[in-house]
Amino acid sequence: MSKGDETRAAILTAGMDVAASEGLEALSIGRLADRVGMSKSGLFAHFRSKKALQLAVLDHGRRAFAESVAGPALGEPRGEPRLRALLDGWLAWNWSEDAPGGCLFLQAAAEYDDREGEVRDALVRIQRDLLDFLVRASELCVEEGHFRADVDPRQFAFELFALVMAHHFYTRLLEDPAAPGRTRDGFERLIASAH
Amino acid sequence: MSKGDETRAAILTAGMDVAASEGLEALSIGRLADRVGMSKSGLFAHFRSKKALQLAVLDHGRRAFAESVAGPALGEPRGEPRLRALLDGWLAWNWSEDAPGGCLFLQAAAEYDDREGEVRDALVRIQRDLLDFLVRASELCVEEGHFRADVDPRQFAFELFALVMAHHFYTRLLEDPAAPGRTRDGFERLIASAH
DNA sequence: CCACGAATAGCACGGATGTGCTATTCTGGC
DNA sequence: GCCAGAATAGCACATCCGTGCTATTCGTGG
Repeated sequence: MSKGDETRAAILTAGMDVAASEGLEALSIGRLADRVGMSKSGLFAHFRSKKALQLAVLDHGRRAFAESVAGPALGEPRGEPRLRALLDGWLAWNWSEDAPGGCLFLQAAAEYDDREGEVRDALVRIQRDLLDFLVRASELCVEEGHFRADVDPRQFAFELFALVMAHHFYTRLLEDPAAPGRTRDGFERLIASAH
Repeated sequence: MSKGDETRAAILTAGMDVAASEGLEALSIGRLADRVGMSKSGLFAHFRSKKALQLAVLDHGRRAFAESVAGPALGEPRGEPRLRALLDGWLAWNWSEDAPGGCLFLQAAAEYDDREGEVRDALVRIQRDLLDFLVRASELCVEEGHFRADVDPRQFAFELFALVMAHHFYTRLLEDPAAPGRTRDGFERLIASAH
């Protein structure tokens, strides 16, 4: 990896942190440059507009999520075990020491749910892909016989996503230590109703 | 109501719209002044800092929610009917023509979940109050005998809140027309498991 | 090791921001 | 209808923003 690629990666990693806690729109080139210890124009030269930086940060986040959540889950046997691994990884993603601002995508979702443009489009694509992945994982539970045949995978994915969103909210804003337990209890109830 | 109070109310209503779609932090005094048709310093004089404006917008939103969601629900008989009315009002609040940016509080929650200061503190207080209201409404379902006695109202409120968050996300970002149906299906499943 | 291209820094610009201060206009009680 | 005080506007200032342009330093293939 060349020098340029290294600093670019460092920028994107720092950018993810800032964007996750302050928002993709508030992510300013000058402050980000200070944070990684370089000049504003030096950083700017890597991306040639703010929008390109935002898109790059989003894509970097997508890769990070795939690597630390989706990947490990795919290592588990399809069906319920995989679903459980997915939840574990996801909750850790929402709240871990190397994710200072929580989930970048939930932050961005709130920010761009009423905006237009390329950044929103990219975000929607990422979220749809994630949802499809969730739906597929739920489908496999039916196919493997872990869930009843009449369980609707899209409905299941919706409710699972809901629990993860609430987990994020309860832990990060309300700082409720009971949140992980509530999330898991809800998950067990959800699973039980699909058996 | 004096002239000053009138314009103040107009400012706060417009401020709610802007804040709900672009965020409380991106809510700029100059653009808000343009929107309500007055000068920047004229508007600024009403609040004496940006923070005060943000706090006032939050409080205005709290009142609006109480009036258009909590109030009508309290008109329904306690227990399950009130809970259903609460959900109806809440979903309408998340997506109605006079709420262009969706829920101000969900927007603000994402924005301030990793920030410090008075605005965050005020937001947390509002959200806790809302949650308490939800918990109380669930408790009443137990007390009225609509729910089993061993149902945990806090867990129930958590899962209901989760569904509403997912509803907001699915409708506003993903623009999924199936979202209200999914939310209600989830709600019915949640209710059924409490019977 | 050297040269060339990539990587970074310096500087300038127009515009927007929050916030003071002063002046003007308007409104409501007498 | 006047007049005190509230409401609003005008202007200035320092600061930050994104983005160009130019110069300089650095990494790297030959």
